[in-house]
Amino acid sequence: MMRRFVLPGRGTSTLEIDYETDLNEQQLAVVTCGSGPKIVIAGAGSGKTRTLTYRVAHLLERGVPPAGILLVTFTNKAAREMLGRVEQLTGLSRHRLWGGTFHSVCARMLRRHAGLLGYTDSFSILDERDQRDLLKLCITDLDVPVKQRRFPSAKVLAGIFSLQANTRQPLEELLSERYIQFIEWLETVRKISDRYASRKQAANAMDYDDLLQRWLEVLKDNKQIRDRYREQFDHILVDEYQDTNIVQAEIVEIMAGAKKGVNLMVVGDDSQSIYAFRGANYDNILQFPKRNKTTEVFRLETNYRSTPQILHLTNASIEHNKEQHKKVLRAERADGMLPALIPCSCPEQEAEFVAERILQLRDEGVALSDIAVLYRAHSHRLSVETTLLRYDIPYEVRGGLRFFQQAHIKDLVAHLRLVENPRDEVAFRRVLLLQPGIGNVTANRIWNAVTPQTSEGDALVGTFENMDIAGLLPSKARACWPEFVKTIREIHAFREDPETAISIVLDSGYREYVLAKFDNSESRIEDLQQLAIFAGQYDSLNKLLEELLLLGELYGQEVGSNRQTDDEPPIVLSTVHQAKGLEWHSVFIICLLEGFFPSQRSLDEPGGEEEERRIFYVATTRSREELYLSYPIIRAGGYGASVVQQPSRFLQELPETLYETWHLEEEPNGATNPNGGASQDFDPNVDPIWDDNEPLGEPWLTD
DNA sequence: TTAAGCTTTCTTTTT
DNA sequence: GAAAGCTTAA
Repeated sequence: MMRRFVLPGRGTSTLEIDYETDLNEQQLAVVTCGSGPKIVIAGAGSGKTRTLTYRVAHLLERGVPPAGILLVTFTNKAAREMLGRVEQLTGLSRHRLWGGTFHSVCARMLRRHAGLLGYTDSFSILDERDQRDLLKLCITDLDVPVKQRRFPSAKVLAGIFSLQANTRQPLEELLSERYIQFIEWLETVRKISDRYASRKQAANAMDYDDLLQRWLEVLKDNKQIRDRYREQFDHILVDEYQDTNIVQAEIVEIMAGAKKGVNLMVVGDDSQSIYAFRGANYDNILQFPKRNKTTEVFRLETNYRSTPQILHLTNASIEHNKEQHKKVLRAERADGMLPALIPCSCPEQEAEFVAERILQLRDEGVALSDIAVLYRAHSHRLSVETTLLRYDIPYEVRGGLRFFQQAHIKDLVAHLRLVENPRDEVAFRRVLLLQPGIGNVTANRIWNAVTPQTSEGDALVGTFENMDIAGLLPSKARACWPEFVKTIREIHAFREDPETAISIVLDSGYREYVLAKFDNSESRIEDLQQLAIFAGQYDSLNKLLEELLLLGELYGQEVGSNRQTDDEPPIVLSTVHQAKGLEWHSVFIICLLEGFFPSQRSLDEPGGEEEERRIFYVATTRSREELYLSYPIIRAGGYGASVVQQPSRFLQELPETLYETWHLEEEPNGATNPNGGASQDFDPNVDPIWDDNEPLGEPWLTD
């Protein structure tokens, strides 16, 4: 069934990697271990990525063909980094390995076998916005008396369905446990769920959860396909296993296949499991040895990243979690400074501290790009962002509004999706609504007229041309219609040249639409031009679309940065979640307040506090040398008034010896000195302004 | 029927 | 303090 073919000059024997020198004993054991199921419990900063990378190199060296290795990660960032490192280490092009996120790997395989599920290989992938649009249509279909009583919105429904898919909880149980307020709607919700499923099928579209679920379904139902992939993959390696859900765990286990001895290696750290809200189940990591009887367990507990001072604080914090593997990170590095705790009066002062300290660090020779400001939720970053702008410190914001989720990107992409998959109702409606004179009602009419005609493989253009669509249109739209059909035809003609296809959309009047509709239209046009350039790498719309929907962010695109070209590399503003797996010389964690970090919403859920503490753990372990923990005493609570807040419990529960409190003093003249570098005095010897044993009173309202 | 204008609803984290 | 949703005027 399988043929081995070693390319000349690429033979694995040319690799010269000195494993003994590059790795410690524990890491080496993982890298060189034999076959069978393996689990690696790897603490933060213990060289997990390094170990996995070397493991891949070692497998290649031992003659495992590149196509026989499947490397699955949880985020795109991790996938890119890992494949890049393998490439660096072995010289083997990343494209020869099977690697990527669960979603992208499943999508790739699904495309090959889409027919089995009644899909075509150009099925669309729905993001949550598309999902919501489609759900709204389902709600309308069923004439749900939405206004009558509190019925869950499309967004909430999407969340319920997603959680259901990822946890496999029956709907009734899920509703009564987590959404008790909707239990009276059980039957209606179920109907919507069914309706949603059939509309997805009709639209030849899958949402993110379908990619996993339906691929598992294919594997379970088709022995042939199952055997084929079991045969192909000699080794499956999974990173961040603590963040997988049941479906993902089953996918890798079924693909590894019990018969061949399950060459399945999973790597993870239960203390870093921070995706429970999405159905991740860190039981997976605890249960793995039980499900795979011959599992060998490895531990990586030496931390190479952070100073002992940071690790002490980290260990002391995570110790408060009951449900976890007991493990202690051993420090390897030399002593550094104590983590700093900085109480601030308000977010503005906090931001000013961050900015001033960043300037000091820069004077001390720390590169700006080696500094990060982390926060629990994106909204927490605002004061820091404005202050950095004022100080003229270049920064980049990671994530937030995802590049491809912005309206103008979605509009443009919808054109491409429609051409690629004419059954894609969501894209179709989106495009139609952009045409002048076409609103909801007319769009419906056109869709209903066109759908029966657009059978599989049918080019949309043909349908348009053979039908009298114009007869359905109000006079205003009728005038523009031929132009629209022409645009679609042209995009279709350039299916193999996405760059041109995008410029066709832009030239077809979409540029004018953007100029008229958005106030920051120029930067949006620029985005679209960038998108066109990016698209140039691909030779088909299909491939481009898949990348766009699974990529999340476009080549690390910074959204909302003040970075100028050729400037020094900027500091990073990021949520803790997005900072996972990264490290910096200095890390600021801001807004450490009760109700913010930990977030109130999580605290209301079972296990929420421990999950939040793990997020805090992830945040603190990002830092190599200096860690700054700060919070503003007064902060705008949700709506209008300012509220005096309590410092985060994660700070209050720490022994005082593990950090140093910095007391901020305003300069006597009150003037700030944005460009002069170090100017603020910080006196480390001043008493802490709050006491561990004497919590502040109840928050009260001020104006 | 559309589109603008007004009101209402939330604010976690990601593929 | 912003985006989605609803109402009303054109």
